[in-house]
Amino acid sequence: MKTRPSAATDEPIPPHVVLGCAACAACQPRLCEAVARAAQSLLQNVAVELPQSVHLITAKRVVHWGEDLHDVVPVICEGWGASVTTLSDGSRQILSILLPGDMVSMAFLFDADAECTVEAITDVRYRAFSRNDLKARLLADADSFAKFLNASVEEKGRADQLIADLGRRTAEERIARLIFNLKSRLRRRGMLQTETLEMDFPLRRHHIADATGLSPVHVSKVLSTLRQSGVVRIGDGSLRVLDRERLRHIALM
Amino acid sequence: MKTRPSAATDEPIPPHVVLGCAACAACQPRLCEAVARAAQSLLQNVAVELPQSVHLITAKRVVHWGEDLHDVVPVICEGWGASVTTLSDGSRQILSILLPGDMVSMAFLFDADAECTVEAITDVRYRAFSRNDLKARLLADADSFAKFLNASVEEKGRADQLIADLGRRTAEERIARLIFNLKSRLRRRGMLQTETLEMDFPLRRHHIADATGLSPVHVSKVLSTLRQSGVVRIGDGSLRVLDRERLRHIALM
DNA sequence: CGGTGTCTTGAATACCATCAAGTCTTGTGG
DNA sequence: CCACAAGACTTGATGGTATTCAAGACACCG
Repeated sequence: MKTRPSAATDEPIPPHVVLGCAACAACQPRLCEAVARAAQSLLQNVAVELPQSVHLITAKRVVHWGEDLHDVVPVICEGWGASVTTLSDGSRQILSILLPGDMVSMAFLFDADAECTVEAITDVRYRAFSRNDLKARLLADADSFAKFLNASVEEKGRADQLIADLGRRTAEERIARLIFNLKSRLRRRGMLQTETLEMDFPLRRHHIADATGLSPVHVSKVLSTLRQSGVVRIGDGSLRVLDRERLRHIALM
Repeated sequence: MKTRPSAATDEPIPPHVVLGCAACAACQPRLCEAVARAAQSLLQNVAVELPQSVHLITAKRVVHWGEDLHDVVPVICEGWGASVTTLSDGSRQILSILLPGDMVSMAFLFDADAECTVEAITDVRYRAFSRNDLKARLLADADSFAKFLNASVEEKGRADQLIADLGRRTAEERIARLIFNLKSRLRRRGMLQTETLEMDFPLRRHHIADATGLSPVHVSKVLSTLRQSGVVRIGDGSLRVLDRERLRHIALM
């Protein structure tokens, strides 16, 4: 299931094309659905779905939120993204891989001046909520609010995990953990073939390198050993876990 | 200004000893004060200060929050702490240095099952709010709520910075940045002597190592070069920045 | 006074980065 | 259809950064 770059770049999608997030099968945390429900109970209006707020980013494109776009809270509907920081020397660090259903960053909800740059790994469809709108709705619906706060805590938890990984673990461990974590997150979203343990895997070597704090060449070497020892099969935009126990053992999980 | 281990260990302090956080000069973010104000306007009762909720942890002691203590939100009143994760192989990673005025972790506010282990670097005095109590008060006072959310966003921001540091920067850069960041945070709290650029610095070599993902011996070597090149003077529980510009240059800030 | 804990410094080693050459694929234009 | 260029990946050689091991200095304390 390959995603090809399309011609459109970050344009609003016509309302009739949008399905609404209640129909978004990939949206496991169902943040959009929660907001839709909140709007419903608040306004007694089922039709409020903010369809004009869905946007596309084509693969490899980088979007910087902040300044102009600072009153918007983006939630990924489809595709893979990466929250990235670029250092002064030009090297990059991926803070988080963004999967369907993820809020790009909790900071947008709480902080009007939040900044964040995201790279689209595949084509990405995302929903941009108006910040003030969303806040008002969440404050009116404690249940939806709790969902967003949980997502926030989870985001921080994964950040803390990554800190421990980068600070104290070897290259093989970091990469195995990245794969293992992505597998878990995709499974929760129903995006993992549970019998074959196969999943979409659009990450290039340099993405893995930027996510694990390694060089692309070393990532390549580590993946070679993982492949040769029969732990995973990786290629063609998909990844298959062949030896689940061994992977878990290497990932220390 | 050295902090010496006292005999008491994590015991409630008698109410008459407690000053209340409005008097806590170090509390720059004034979270406690915000809560006190919220309680005041909510209950029309100036005396509500929860004095029985202030506790002491003696230096080097480790406290694990979770399970039994899971309905409590701790805020540091005095002393330095460290939020720590211990890996399966026994190595440690410091996620965050906790200074007076810091909430130990935002997760406690939002997630009833949050876990977190904290090591007291010096003797630490902290205030333990009842979670449900605090939440009720914050929901009633939007202003205080905003303060806590800001603290949450800042906490996440520092975590992201640390990820980039551990993933992509050299030992010297990491240590210089740690010092620089601590200096900034202490300055905001009025805990930095602004003329001499001197500050309390109770971190041992192994604390710096655990915070930067390095080994204690290498920390020692890097600090030697920083000392010999006249950037900082460090010892006796305090640190003095001798060459502010050079430090900032090394820290890339 | 020996014991313990912290720090320092040097030497040997491990891990990973960088450099470089080569393969394979993909896309482009002749 | 083929030649060519560009990009992604692989693999080996070399070197740098940080770890580990080890020994010694120093302060503190019972």
